[in-house]
Amino acid sequence: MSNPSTLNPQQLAAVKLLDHPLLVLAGAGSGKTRVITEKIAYLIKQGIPARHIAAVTFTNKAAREMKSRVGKLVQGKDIRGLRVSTFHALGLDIVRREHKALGFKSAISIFDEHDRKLLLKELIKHGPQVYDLEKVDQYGWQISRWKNQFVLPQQAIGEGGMPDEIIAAKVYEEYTRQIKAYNAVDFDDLILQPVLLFKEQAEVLEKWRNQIRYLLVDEYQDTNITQYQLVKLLTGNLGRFTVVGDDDQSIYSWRGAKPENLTQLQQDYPRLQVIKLEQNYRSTGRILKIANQLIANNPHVFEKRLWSAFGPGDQPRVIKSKEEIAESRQIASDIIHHKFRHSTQFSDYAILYRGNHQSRLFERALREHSIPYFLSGGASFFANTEIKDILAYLRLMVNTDDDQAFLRVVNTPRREIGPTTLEKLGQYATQRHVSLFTACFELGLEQSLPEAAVKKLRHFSNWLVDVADRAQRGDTFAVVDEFIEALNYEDWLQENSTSDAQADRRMSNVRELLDWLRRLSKEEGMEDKSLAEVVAKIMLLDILDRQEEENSGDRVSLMTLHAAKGLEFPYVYLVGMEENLLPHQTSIEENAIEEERRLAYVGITRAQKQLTFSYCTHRKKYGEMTDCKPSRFLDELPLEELEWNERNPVSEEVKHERGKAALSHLKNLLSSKENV
DNA sequence: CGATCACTCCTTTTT
DNA sequence: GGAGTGATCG
Repeated sequence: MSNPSTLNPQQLAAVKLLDHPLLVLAGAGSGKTRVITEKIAYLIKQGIPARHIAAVTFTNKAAREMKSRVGKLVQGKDIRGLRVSTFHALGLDIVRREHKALGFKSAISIFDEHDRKLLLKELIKHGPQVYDLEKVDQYGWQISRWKNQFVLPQQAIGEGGMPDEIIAAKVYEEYTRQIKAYNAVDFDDLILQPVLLFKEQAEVLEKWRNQIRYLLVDEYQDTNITQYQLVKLLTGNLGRFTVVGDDDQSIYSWRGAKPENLTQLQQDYPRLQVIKLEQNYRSTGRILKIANQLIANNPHVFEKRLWSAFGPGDQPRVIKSKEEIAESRQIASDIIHHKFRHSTQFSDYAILYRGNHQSRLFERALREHSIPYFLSGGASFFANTEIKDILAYLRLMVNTDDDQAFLRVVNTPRREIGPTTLEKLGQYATQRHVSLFTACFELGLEQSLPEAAVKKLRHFSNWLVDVADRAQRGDTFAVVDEFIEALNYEDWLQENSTSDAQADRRMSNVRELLDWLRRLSKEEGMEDKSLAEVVAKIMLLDILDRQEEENSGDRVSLMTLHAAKGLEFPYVYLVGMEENLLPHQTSIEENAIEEERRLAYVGITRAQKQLTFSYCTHRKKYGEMTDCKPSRFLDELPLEELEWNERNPVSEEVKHERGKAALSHLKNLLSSKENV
């Protein structure tokens, strides 16, 4: 199926170049992932053991996709030990393996955004200084930024700046101390800690350099400074790496990504070779022309001209609607209509939007039309309270010092341990410099708390010790099942859900989580993983993976522009093309239009055969109806290349066609149900 | 002491 | 049209 001889000359050169550091500038749809997978296969054929090769990407989805492609490519060869993962998963692996060198105990918890926020609030409330509670998000965001830019607390404090920044720097310092006391790391630490370690301990670095002898990085334009440090440290002066990226698809600068890392490479590695991939294998001519013209409005460091060998194809369309409900309905009926006329699959269509909240209306419209869809991203599976509860229990079993997890579950289900008790427990624990869990056992606690409260706390922590103990010795997952049973968690859900249906859904989420844990622990043919490893790993995954597995059906895709990067669809709807939406209002205010333009560019270049824009003249915002203007990006496109649907009254002929399409859709639905 | 209700502030994108 | 917070009731 895949055969290196079908690579074009540039792709082939990129695959075969091994003795130079290499930057591949790959335009949208130019086969960059293919270059990486072919190169991994090539490296293995050259006799480099798979365990010495690592490829990193930014999303779990991309990593999984890449791994499976490599698997197919090198069938029969030994690819054990080949690392294909996200940056964060690689970082986690390093942190876990080197936890001693980093000064962690063996079971490390990973804090997500929510945990981080809780910890920050705690610090701000009870810290030595009085800070503004309203600004937790701002502090958290700033701390994350510093970590991504490889700025340590001392440096942040030293740099001074705005009053808020100085406070944030102090919070940063306390936060760093505190999270360590919890034996936990946050997402940013997964990159930062390895870099710190490698800079400080040469032997450890040497070990990892010896382990990872060839590094490939996909979506290199999305790397931040800390990630680049990691790449540099791992590959050393030899620069045995291939990085692939496209500055026009840099859409994560808000997360600290530095597309300048592309140019920085040239300075840091004088021997760097640069190969450009400019032939697009995805889209028809008109779509590409639009994309090129739009992105030409951005400044460029590397000039690049995408071209396609395909014909011009259909005219891209623009659909205008009165308000957002009409927009979603028009698109739903357009999909049915189009599918009927062209005998396509639902999975050939994608609806792309700027913000997650935009999905709601489209979901509703698609449901109304009985169109199956699949929603990518959005609220994470792990944002569900029931999932957070169970995970907190698991985290606590693995690491009893995880105060965040302790606080979450100590009174869930109800154990009559209220805020006042916890408040006092917290004060006591802080004083003694121990975790909440440890504090429960200390004798001095009786002085601070009424006897009844202490009794309840001890009862809980003793139970926890018992469960954790059994889990460690016996069949871990049987114990997990057992303890959920013992919690009466199902009853608790019933009581705390608004409906039976919701309670059922939540319980099935819990079961799914457990199934998933079990599968993860057996995965990859390796030795059975410990609960600790599985829990750590699960914190890095998200709903994308879960749905990916389930997404075998024929469904329309619904996702944000960010989530769409790296994917392609025959028919793409780019919706909500309005000022203040795309470009987003905050980006307009912050003068960050270029990134928004790249976002639109990413959306356009997802389309293979047909592209449809849509916008509304009115839209509800925070509940208020507001007027909308079409996006400036539409004005930047070659008008004559677009077909404008100004909502002409629908002709009889079209009505007839539509009726036929809807009928046929219904018939299909019915017959497919019969088959089931 | 804990649960419920009303009030407020937002809502960009994600590992 | 949501979630998180704070004040009031049981």
